[in-house]
Amino acid sequence: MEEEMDSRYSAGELEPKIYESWQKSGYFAPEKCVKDGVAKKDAETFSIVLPPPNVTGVLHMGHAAMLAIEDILVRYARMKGKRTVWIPGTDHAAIATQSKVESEIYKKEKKNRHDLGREEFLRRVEKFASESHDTIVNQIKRMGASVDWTREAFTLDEPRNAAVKTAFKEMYDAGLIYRGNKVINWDPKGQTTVSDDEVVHEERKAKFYTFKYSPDFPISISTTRPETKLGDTAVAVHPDDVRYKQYVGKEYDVDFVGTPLHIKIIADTEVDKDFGTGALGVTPAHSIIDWEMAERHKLPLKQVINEYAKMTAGGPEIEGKKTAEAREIIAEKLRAAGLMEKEEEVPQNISVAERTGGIIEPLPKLQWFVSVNKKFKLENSLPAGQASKINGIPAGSETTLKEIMKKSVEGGQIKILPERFERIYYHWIENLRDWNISRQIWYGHRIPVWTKGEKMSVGKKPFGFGWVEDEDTLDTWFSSGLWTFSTLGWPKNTADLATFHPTTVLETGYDILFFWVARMILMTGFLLGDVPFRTVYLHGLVRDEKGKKMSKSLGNAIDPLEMIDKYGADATRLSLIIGAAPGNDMKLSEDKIRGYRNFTTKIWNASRFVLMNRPVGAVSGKFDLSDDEKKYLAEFETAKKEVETHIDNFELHLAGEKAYHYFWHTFADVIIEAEKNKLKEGAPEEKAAAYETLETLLLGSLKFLHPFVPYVTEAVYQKFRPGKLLLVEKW
RNA sequence: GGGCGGUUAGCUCAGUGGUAGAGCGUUUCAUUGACAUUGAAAAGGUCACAGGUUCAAUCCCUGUACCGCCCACCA
Repeated sequence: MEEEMDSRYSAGELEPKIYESWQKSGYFAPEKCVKDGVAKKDAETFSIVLPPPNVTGVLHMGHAAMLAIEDILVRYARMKGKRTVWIPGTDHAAIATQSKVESEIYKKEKKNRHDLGREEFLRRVEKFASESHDTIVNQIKRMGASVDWTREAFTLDEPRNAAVKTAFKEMYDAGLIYRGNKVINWDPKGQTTVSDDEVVHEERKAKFYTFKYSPDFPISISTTRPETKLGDTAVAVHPDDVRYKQYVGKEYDVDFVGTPLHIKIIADTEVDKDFGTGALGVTPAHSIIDWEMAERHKLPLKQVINEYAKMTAGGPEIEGKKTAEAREIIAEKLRAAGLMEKEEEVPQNISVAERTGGIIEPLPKLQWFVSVNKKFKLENSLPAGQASKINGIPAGSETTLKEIMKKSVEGGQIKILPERFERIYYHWIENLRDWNISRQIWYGHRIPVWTKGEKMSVGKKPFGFGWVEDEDTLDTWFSSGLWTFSTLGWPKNTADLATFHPTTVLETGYDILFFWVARMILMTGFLLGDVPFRTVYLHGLVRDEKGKKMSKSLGNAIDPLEMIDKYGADATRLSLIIGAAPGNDMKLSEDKIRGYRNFTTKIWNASRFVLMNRPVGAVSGKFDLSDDEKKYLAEFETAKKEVETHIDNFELHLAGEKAYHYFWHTFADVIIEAEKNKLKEGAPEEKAAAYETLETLLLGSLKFLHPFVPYVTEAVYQKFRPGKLLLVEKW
């Protein structure tokens, strides 16, 4: 006897039970699928890593969209009989997590991390990260994500640390990681360096001052930051600029508001003749561009600002003052001395640290870098006997990390969807500078370098006393870059690595194309001589009804858990899929989710109707299908084929819509209605034929709907096929 | 400054070289029926604008306008 079905589908009650039954079945893991014949031993593989959510809090709608998309791909692959694995994990997100905990501690206890000390502070961060991790895992489950929990990883756990150390050593040995004193992006608020990609620009109004250093200096310069001029060692002009040609090569000793400066006039093509006075005061210590110019011209470097964005030069009136205050003082002195020629209000882009909001202060610092332009032989870093598998980088040839990133996509081994992002990706590579990978924060992988006097050991702490570990930690993206293979056991030569790498798809938001996707390609190319994945599928950002980015602080964020509680995970998933073309931002409203909740009810009730008309006992005798019924079955095949093609093409929005439309407006509205009378008043053979048709169409539809709305389809399926799981039924 | 995307029904968005599609909303009708979280029907669009290619353009090309995003050292 079948169980009764209520007229309402109660997602809240059933979903957690269904998830548990899936998990208990073990079918999220490929081994179990092979063991039970769901997938053949030598079946094609489908592997995907979950972009690990940061352990900084809770999941938002962007995560929900990501989980929905990936779960559709994964469930589809599994039902198709592929050996399917989806690896979950979380990201320690070094700076993001540390700054979050720091600000919480400061709010509550008015203490900073130095008050607590490294050990105690890390204990606190780890506690926070672990709580956050549990919340996230729970949310991933609520979404119905069929990830293989037996393979869960954390970017900061032991196996991943081993991978990081190995990767670092390989790159160091290849000469790609070096330590250098360069001008970098310093975040005075977070007290750490950040990479170019972690700097965002905010437009603000600024004063643009034009003045001379001193009355006896021949050239006027312009700047928005007069206080940095205390660190000037040159003035640069364009070589073709007739106004200044006569001065090039000359050197001047000037008195700049009480501070002596030695200024050389240099010619450099980087200077724009038409901007400002056409002459640029060169501050090698406090501008990355000026620093590069200083390198070219062998100019001395003079630091006048410290790590707290306070002045270290300029005499007693200025020293120790914040840069903004110093700016005012100097401007006033210039006015008083009659040297100020012009002051204008201009819009200016200032650089801000993405995570902390601190205003970036370029400073010269000794840091670790990854060289993206240095040539090396790929084979030297690969395991013995292995050669480059990257198209366009022949075995044994010299290459660079930039080239690896470029060729991996150019050679067609990685397809980026939507395609337009390929060009954006190339453009980013062209402009890439060496990657600053050391951070002065405490939470993260420690730089695996130990020193003892002049001696240095990389990758491993040597035996013996007196070795000092590098104080810094690694950029979080260094470990994320290893994610597709560090999760599969690398640097060990595991079966997982051999079976599932390169992964099939990498699905993530287009906003981390550079941060993450590019770095994975870099790391994988260098360490494995291969690509990390075949297809990159980029989804858009989830925005609110007005198109604004959802954020907690704006109060416009829709909480996925709240929506799941209210309308069910299936409805939430569908609302994030349909109408969301790849790479395009989408607007989400509660109304939309509610609409799809109605669809889950429709599935439930249509199934209930079919079940209610199930013949009692076995159908005896033969029956033929009517012409209409044959037509329905043929139409179904077409619809199914369309859904399939759309999924194969990563057009999930179209696949979802097709499935939705077929079920509601063809199966329920047309076919059920047409068969109703037969079921009620037809002859026994007609009844049997009608039921048979409906059940076939229903169960078939449940299959192609399953990846999109896994819970309700599973719930219904088990009414018809008790003891079976739709999760692993043949597509 | 460079690049990219968008402009399609009241709203949110798909889509296609050959009489324009969905969801929501609106209007009318139906209904003790699997489902009111319903069904049937209807209204509603010179597919931003201007040129061009074509037998045929909403779709391809060029340009313009507005909106949005990304990148960039204009000090």
